[in-house]
This record gives sequence, C-alpha cells and structure tokens, in this order.
Amino acid sequence: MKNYSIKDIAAIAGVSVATVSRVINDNGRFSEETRKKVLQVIEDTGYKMNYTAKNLRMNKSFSIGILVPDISNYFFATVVQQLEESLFDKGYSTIICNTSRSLEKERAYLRMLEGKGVDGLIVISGAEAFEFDSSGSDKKIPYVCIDREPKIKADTIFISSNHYQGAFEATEELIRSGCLHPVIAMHNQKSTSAKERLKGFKDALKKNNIVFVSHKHLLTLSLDEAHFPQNIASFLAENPTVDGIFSINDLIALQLLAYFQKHDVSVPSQLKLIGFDDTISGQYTTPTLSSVRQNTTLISEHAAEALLGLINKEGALNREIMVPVTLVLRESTR
Amino acid sequence: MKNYSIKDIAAIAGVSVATVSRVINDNGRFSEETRKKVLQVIEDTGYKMNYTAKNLRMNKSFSIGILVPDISNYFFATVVQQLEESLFDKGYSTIICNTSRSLEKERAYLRMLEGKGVDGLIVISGAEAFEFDSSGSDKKIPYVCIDREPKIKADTIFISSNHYQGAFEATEELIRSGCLHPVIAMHNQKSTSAKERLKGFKDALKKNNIVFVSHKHLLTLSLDEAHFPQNIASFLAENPTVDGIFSINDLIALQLLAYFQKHDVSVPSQLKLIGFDDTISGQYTTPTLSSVRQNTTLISEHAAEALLGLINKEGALNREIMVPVTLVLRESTR
DNA sequence: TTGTATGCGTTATCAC
DNA sequence: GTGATAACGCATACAA
Repeated sequence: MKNYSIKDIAAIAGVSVATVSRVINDNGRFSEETRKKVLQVIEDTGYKMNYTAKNLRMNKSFSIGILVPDISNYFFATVVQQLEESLFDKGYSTIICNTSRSLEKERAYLRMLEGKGVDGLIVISGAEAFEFDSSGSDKKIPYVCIDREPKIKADTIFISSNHYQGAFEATEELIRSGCLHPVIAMHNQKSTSAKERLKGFKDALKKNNIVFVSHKHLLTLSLDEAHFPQNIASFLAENPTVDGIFSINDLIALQLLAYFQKHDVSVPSQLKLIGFDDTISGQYTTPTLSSVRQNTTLISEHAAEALLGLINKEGALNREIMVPVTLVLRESTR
Repeated sequence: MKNYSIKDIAAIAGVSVATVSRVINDNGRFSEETRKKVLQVIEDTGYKMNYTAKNLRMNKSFSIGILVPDISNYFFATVVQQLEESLFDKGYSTIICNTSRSLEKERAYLRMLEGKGVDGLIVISGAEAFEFDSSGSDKKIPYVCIDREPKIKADTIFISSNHYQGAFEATEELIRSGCLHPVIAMHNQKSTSAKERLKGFKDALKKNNIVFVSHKHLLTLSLDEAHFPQNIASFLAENPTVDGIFSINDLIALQLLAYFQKHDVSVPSQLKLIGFDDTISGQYTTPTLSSVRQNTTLISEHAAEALLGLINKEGALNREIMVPVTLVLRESTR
C-alpha cells in the first residue's frame, strides 16, 4: 500500500490540501459535511500523518530528551519510566540518553538532541552542575533538572528529593532506636544531594547533642568496591563503639551488610543500619534493609508538568521544587 | 544567535547551497579550496544541521524504536542501555517505549513510531507473539525481536538467550549437588522463554532417569504474590521430599528464599535453590543466590547489528540467533 | 467556508 | 567543479 499524503487525501475527497489540514487539526473553519467526507477518506486510506514534515513546518518536534547517567540503576529507571509515560500521554515522545557519567557523551547527546530539535530536556542527576549553552540556536531549548543543580538557576526549574530531610530522619531513627554512636557512610563525592544528606546527618547529631567529628562519625569509602573491607575494618578498629550507620545509599548499605554478615557483626542487635533509595534488593536481605524512599512518582510528575509548562511558556522559571521522602523501616533498624 | 541554515552558509561563503550540502556530506565533487572555505564558515557560525529537514528529504529518520515491557526491570534495563549505546555510536537515536505489557499501549506506540518514521524497531519480550502489520505504509519498517517470538518469522530476526540450555544446566546442577527431588517453580505462563525453560528442566530430569510428573515436579505460583505462601505451603505439604528448586526467574527465587527463611527451611542444606536472570538482589541475600545469567551484551550487540543489517538491506532475514547463558553458582546451591 | 500559493531546510537532478 | 531548482509533506497567510 502506498503512503498517502495530505495531497492524496485532498484529491480523493475532492477538496484542497488546506481543507484537509484544517480538518485534521480541527483548526479553522469548514462545514460539517466536508469534515465527514475528509475523515472518511482518511479512514479508508489508512492515512498517517508525516510528523517529520509537520515538525519541519512548525519547528516543533513533539519529542523531548532525557539525560540520565545510568538507566540500569533502579531509581533512575523508575523515574525515566514514569516520565516517559506522562510525556507520551501528552503527545510527546522521549529520547533517552544514557550518558554513562561521561561529560563527553553528554555533549555528544546534547548536539544530537539539538539537531533533532527536541522541544525540551530533562536532566537527571550527574556529578557537576548542569550547564546548557543554548546560545548557538535561536530557539532556546527549555530544560528542567532532577537532582542535579543547574549552573544557571534562572534558566530552569530544579526538582529534587528532600535529601536533607531523609538523612535527618534516618539519623534520628538510629538515635531514637538506641544508637549512641551513629556514623554516616559515603563516598568522597560532592554532588548536591550527597552534601545535603551529610548536612541532614550532621544536624540530626547536633539536635541530639552529639558533636560531629569527622574521624569519629564519617566513614569514607573508596570508590573502588575492592577497598571496602579495608575501609570498614580500619574505621571500626578506630571506632569500636559504633552502633549505627546511615549509609548514603542502598548500594553501600548492601555492601556494609554483606561485610557485617561475613564478620559476624549482628545487625540490628549490635549495629543498626539504614540506607537511602529503597532499592528492591533491600527487601530480600537478612535482615531486610531500612531505607529512605524517594517519591519517584511525584518527582516525575513535577518534572513533566514543569517542562511542559516551560515549553508552552506558561510556567514560571527559576523555581525549585522539593519533594518529600519517606522513611521505610525494616529489620535492620529494629 | 540566529539559527543558520545551509542557505546562510552558502551566502556567507559565496557559494551555492548545493555546494555546501556536498561539502557537508562529502558527497559529489568540489575543490579543496571551497571545502575549506565552507567548513570555516560552518565553524564560525556554529551552524547545526536541521535533521528534521534532512529526514523529510531523505525519508529516513536515523532513529529506531524500542518496545520493552518494563524498563525498571533489571534485565530489560541492561539490554536497553546497551542497545542505546551501540545504536548511538552508529548515528541512530533511540525512542524507548515502555508498553507496561499492555497491548493497547503497544499499538499506540507503534502508531507513533510509524508516524515518526523510525527506520527500525527492536521488540523486547512480551507475552504473545509479536505481529507488526506494516502494510499500511509503503516503507516496510524492519524489526528484530529479542526474547519474543515473532508471528511471522520470515519477516525478521529472532534473538534469544538459550533458555533451554540454562534450565537444563541449572537442573543438572541441582541433581549433581545431591538433589533427589528437584522441582521447577513458575507462573502459569506460556511465553516462549518459559516454555523453553520448562522443557530444559524436563529434559534434565529425563537424562537423570526421573520421570516428570506435574504434581510432583511443577510448583505453579499464582500471579498474585500475596498467594505465594499458600502455593508453596500446600505444594510442600504434598511433596515433603523436595530438596531442590529451579525457579524460572530470580524474582520468584527471591520470594521463595524469603519464605524458606521465615519458615526455617535452611538453604542450601535442606533445600537447594537456583534462579534465572542473575538479578543484583541475588548477590545480597543470605545465602547468596545461584542463578542463570543471560549475556545481555551479546544479545544487544546481535540485535543492533541485525537491525542495522536489515535497514541497510544487507542482512539475511528469517534467522534465529541463540545466545548462550552461563551458570552463576553461589551459596544457595552449595 | 474553501482554495492557492509559499516556505520550512535539506538533498538530488540536471544543466552549465 | 559549481549553481539553479524541484521535490519531501505539511501548515498557514491571503484571496476568493
């Protein structure tokens, strides 16, 4: 079967292309009669709109790009999935770009997305502040950032979980359940979210009259997993009274748990543990892992809504949306 | 800054648009001198190709669609990630469509992808055989299937893990390590991969002179997790000699493990357990979970290569590529 | 209410 | 080697 164009439809229906276009987009005026006629022909022929042409003409692509560091990560995957769904419902298709945390790939993707003329951009996480130089095109591509601080806040909307709150509450939970020497375990990274979580931890200590001292309360883990056992062992040797750990993410928490299991440190009786992200794996460990759950649904809804607002030029810029997190208590803090 | 078009470049460089196009695409003839001149102007202006126009003109979109049931599933996420990477390297961008296992959404996505004029399609998993009616357009969109049987094999290339081999080896491992009464645990589903895995299990029994009897060797689990405990309890009550379970996927295996833990069935000493998929979670359970790992890298490489072959009309159709799996042995089968 | 004509940015065909 | 120009399929300003 041939691919019908608007022209063919016009010819068959005995009207002009303009009329067909008007009927299709329900835009402009036409009689009920011609409407029916045109629609019938479209039905009969199985006409399908050529979006490429439409995009060219309208200078709009009805597609938006998502920059994400690693889509096989559960949190990211969930957010992306929900974003994709909301956006599809609004008529947008989604180009997902897996940057693998490489700045070079990120730039390559941005070039590609610009060339494709995406209508908007969603930037999820990533180490350094996001900067997008959309001088170089007259059409400023609007973007929103999730969990990644934009360099120029005035240009965008920043959506983030309340990492501070999560860390604060997690730490308080440790203390409430009897921990006298709580510790935060983290990599030596400086993403905004990590900083916020550290701050929350510190403030929870302060509130409970514990003076934060790095070598007593901060367990820094090497980026290389292979060094974890050493890191942990030497820290515990120096700090034998540790009885609670707030791990800055579940991945680290799971590693810690495995370590403790191996070295016969009983969790939670000797030492309580709480993570961040509420990964699936935490539900299957022994003991099951307490964690801080980010509200991915809310995050993605806000992001989609905010971006569409910017695209339609009806949303306010320079905003920051903070999404609350919830504590999920399981066996590791009993 | 304005968005320069090929026309502007031509004007500035003092040549015709045709020449600029030739230089950009390195296609046709032009002097070295004009090449330099044009390239310089492009550099200076920051000209960026408008792919929408190019696509319209060439009737090619350099984008391909991926249909996937659930991207937050680790196996799928990994495959998608690797596909996206290979395809991007070849100059294609990827539109990922999360069908949520809904046939309706699948159809909606297919319509959208057709409208966008994707050059190809990758279909991952899903319950029923995949059928894509590309009559309705003159441009047959080529597609490959991963782990999902195509209805019309002649149209496509089918890539799949060797589920049979995985199930066979997993079962043999149970028997080899001493199980006398191995069982397969699965939902009552009829996807091709499930059938293959069941077949592998049965054949392994046969090879070891065990006669497969449904009510003795097949633990059917309800789709609703809430019913799992009942399902398991009643099956074990009827079959108290069970000492090994091959679970058709890790998700089920994890649930089983949790159940056994709760009911003081010691794994692996009383009962050995092996899953399928090698999910991350299996590395953190107690005991750690043995599993069958699918080679996602190989799968996605084959899929990308096969699809690009079809797009460039140089690949043979009607093929089936079987990717071997590997047994990952951990504590649950010790 | 409808039709005609133009242009979106590109590639490709032809002529020079 | 290079340039003029016709498409690609659509939306829209303007005319009728």
